[in-house]
Amino acid sequence: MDELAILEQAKSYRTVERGTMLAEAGEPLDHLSSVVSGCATMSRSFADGRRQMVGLLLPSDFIGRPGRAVSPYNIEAASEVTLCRFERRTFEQLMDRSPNIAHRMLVMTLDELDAARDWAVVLGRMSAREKVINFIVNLARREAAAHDGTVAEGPVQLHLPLSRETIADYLGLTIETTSRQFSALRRDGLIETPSAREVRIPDFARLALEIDDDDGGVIS
Amino acid sequence: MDELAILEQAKSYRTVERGTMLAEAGEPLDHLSSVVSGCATMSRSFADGRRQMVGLLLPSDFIGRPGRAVSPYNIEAASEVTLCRFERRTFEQLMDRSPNIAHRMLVMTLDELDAARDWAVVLGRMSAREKVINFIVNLARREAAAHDGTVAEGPVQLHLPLSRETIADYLGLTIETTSRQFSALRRDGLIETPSAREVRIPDFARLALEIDDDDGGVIS
DNA sequence: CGTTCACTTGAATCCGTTCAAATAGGGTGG
DNA sequence: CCACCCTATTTGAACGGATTCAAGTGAACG
Repeated sequence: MDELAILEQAKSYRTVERGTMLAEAGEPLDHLSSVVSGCATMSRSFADGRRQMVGLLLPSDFIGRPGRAVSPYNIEAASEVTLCRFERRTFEQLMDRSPNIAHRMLVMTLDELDAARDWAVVLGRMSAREKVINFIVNLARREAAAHDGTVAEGPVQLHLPLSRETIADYLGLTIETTSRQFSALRRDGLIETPSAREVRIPDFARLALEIDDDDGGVIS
Repeated sequence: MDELAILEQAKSYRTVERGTMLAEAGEPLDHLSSVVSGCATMSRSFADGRRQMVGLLLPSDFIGRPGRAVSPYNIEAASEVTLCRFERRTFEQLMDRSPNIAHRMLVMTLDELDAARDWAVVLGRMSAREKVINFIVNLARREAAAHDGTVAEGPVQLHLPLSRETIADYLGLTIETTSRQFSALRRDGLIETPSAREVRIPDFARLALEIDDDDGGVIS
């Protein structure tokens, strides 16, 4: 039997409500899954309360790693989340038998590695304003990619899956600074906020230009 | 013929002097290699001059990714570096034929992914002092791991493979702040600096405690 | 209509940066 | 071997962006 067909058969779906811990740092995680809908966060906390997200998990993203029982990060549902799950052992056995699946896992992991390193650049060298713009722009791009192709150059509207506090922990900022940056972007006419969780971007290209242009843009 | 034996045969060594660019961001990289000795840095630069390292490459670390011709980062020899190289195409063909090698690559990539995410936590949430301590402690641990096992709890001496400026770009700080933190640690008796490139740690456990203890330590 | 919780805004403070100058160390040529 | 130079590092002082602490606003819900 074809391995992909077996995978198809072994999968199960699970929907959890917002706030559910899908993994605790240091604790075993016996399912591998991919996000079908919703948004989850991956983070690490310090004993003194500081917290840093290391990734956002959006539809098509993978949770858990084959060959590793323990999750080094907390994974929490930031909204209602539906997962497509595989028992870890089953998945690992299939992977051992199918070079195809193993290869797909490597490609996926390499992509995550690039994303994690790009994230380090954002955290290490961007100003608060740039971080917030980068967050909004990437979310819009990610959402567009999920549907068809590129982001419209005109007005774009998007729903924020995270609270201000969670955005702050994602961007390595405080909640107040994050909020002030949203306000500043609003004053500058770069965004509108119909509600705290909705962002309308009148001119996407202009917003993206703030981080992609020659004065501060990332090379290559 | 056994794949590892073929790999053994396909490898070649190359030594480059300090400052050599091993890869340019956005440019093709037609060799995969592992660091035999020396130290290289992986970084991305902004058009305005800001730079952020996303990783240090020390002996046993791998450079380049199978299946990806282009390096997203600049890779530069921070000291004289000796590499053990494989032509990318050759390596990829071997990987396709050997689940063993493919599996090793996946494990390695997962380790790098953890390291990159941990790095994001350091950049996003640690103070300048914590970043510098973290740098020194990890370097000592890494060096100890290369030899036998754990770091001696007593005095430890180590050579810094990076200049202050490079350390600053690694830690997401300025050179001045980095230097001031070294001075502060010296004043506090946590380190001694026989020369700018040498650090002596009189009491390793005490230094490590500054970032691992209950007031600010990372949980799990 | 009042309560609650998330978000926003204000003011003061602090940490890290910036700009500037001093010091130290390493290598070179005399 | 010494004087000099060049560069890396350190230190000082002023500044600024992000944080902290505190109060205010607003929307959702009972």
